[in-house]
Amino acid sequence: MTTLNSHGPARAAYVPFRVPPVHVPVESDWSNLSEVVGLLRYDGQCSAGMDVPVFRRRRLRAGRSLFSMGQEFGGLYVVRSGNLKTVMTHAEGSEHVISFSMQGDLLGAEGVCEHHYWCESFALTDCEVIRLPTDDYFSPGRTGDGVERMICWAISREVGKRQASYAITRAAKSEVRVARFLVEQSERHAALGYSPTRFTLAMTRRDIGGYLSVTLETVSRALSALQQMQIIEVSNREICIHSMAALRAFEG
Amino acid sequence: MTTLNSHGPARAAYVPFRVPPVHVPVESDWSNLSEVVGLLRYDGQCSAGMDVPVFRRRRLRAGRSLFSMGQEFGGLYVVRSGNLKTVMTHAEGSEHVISFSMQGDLLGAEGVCEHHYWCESFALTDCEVIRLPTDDYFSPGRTGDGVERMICWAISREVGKRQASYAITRAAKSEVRVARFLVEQSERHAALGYSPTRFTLAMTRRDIGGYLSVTLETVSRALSALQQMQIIEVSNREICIHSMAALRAFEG
DNA sequence: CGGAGAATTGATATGTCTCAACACTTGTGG
DNA sequence: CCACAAGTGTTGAGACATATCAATTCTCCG
Repeated sequence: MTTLNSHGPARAAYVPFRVPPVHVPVESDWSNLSEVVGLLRYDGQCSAGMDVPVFRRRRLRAGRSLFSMGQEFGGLYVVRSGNLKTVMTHAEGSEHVISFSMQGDLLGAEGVCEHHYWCESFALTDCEVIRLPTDDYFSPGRTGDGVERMICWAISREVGKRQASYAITRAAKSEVRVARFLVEQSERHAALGYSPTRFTLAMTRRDIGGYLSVTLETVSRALSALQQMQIIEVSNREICIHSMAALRAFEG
Repeated sequence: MTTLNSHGPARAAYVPFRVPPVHVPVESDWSNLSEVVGLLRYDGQCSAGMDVPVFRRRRLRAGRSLFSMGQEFGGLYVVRSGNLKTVMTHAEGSEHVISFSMQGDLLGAEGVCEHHYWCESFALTDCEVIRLPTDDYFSPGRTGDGVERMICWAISREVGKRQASYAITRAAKSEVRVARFLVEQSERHAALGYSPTRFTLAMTRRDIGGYLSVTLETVSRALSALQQMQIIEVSNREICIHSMAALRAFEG
């Protein structure tokens, strides 16, 4: 697999490979705990300071990276708006797409343990993220107000998501993988209140291929095949699901 | 892929599929915090009650399951001894092996968020695990003594491990996957103080195949090929790595 | 010893990758 | 404004790897 030279969206200015992360936010604003709880859809309780704006926001232009592989851990991030992809780049130059993130998703979960980020997150569209400074919340002597648990909960959710994407990624046939990928995207759009049957993909065929471990040509062929079967309709990044039942049941 | 009918080791009594988890430990003993810190190799601080035996141990016979898919979450487990495999079973009956666990590994990390276990863990050999009751440690009002952070750290480590196994699982060619699997096993044995070049696999070819997303025949052929190349020597579950450098560098 | 699963190996079928050509979109600069 | 460059996406043909089916041997345990 050849190295990607662009992580930006199709319709934005070309951004050269491996843009250094922006450390100082261009525009800075603050979020409070209740916004974070809402974004994460946390089902537990936090008892203190729900309205105090203590979480720094960071804006990211399409194509920019939020953090890079090996960079020192500087807290978790919750996506407030926009789309991102997280990739691991190998020595040979091949790239594995670990996840696609949208509103409410957590980024950097492996860093709490490793003290470094293990992968690189790129903005696919202009984004806004909220930083959760884990060190502040796990300091000894601090009285538990539920935030530690929420952070732990969010990281645990990340484990579950990885597991779910395992199943998608490793399905036998490529058309099945693509079908499951579309179901996943549909569900995520639905969870945010958008149409589950009509949406625009934020990523390229190559990115999808990197996520599903197939080539971009195979992704394209699979989409065409699903369209041929009248299950979906595709036009570039625009997806329309004609039969969700058929898409879910699709097993090749 | 056909459903596995045995999750036990080759050399143990045959155990029928889907043994109900043992809820009441046959023999019960208790572990203290310093043992858990040591097993996890936690690099942080815990300030209180290091020697108080508050963590219940559970013994598991080979072939038994620790928890099953969908079962209500009842805490995390740290492996004290033995080997386990964690699988996700799909409706069609296919199985994906999520991970192989040994001493110091964490099990059930996705349950903190989901309130249910999402996969099933089987003992490959007789095992002993230690239960971490997360609810007790994240209760509101509790003063932070570092244990919450350790739990969060351990779950975060799990995210990192999943990511690492991603890379192994998704390498292009099957021989490369098997080579990386062997490197992974070698490193884990080394981390526990055993020989990195001579060890016994706890799992069957079918399990390895389920982990790497290839058939058991392909695993067998890949092992034979690596032996042919003088990189390793194989005899059933016995592995001897002749050239670790060649195994690491192997790219097909 | 017998039975059952584990492991190896071979022949063939099938699916995906690779290489290649081409159409389309978007942003840029003459 | 249009042509151009660069990236995106589609489709085809052939090479290659893995799955599948099948036969055989090995190992362990009762």
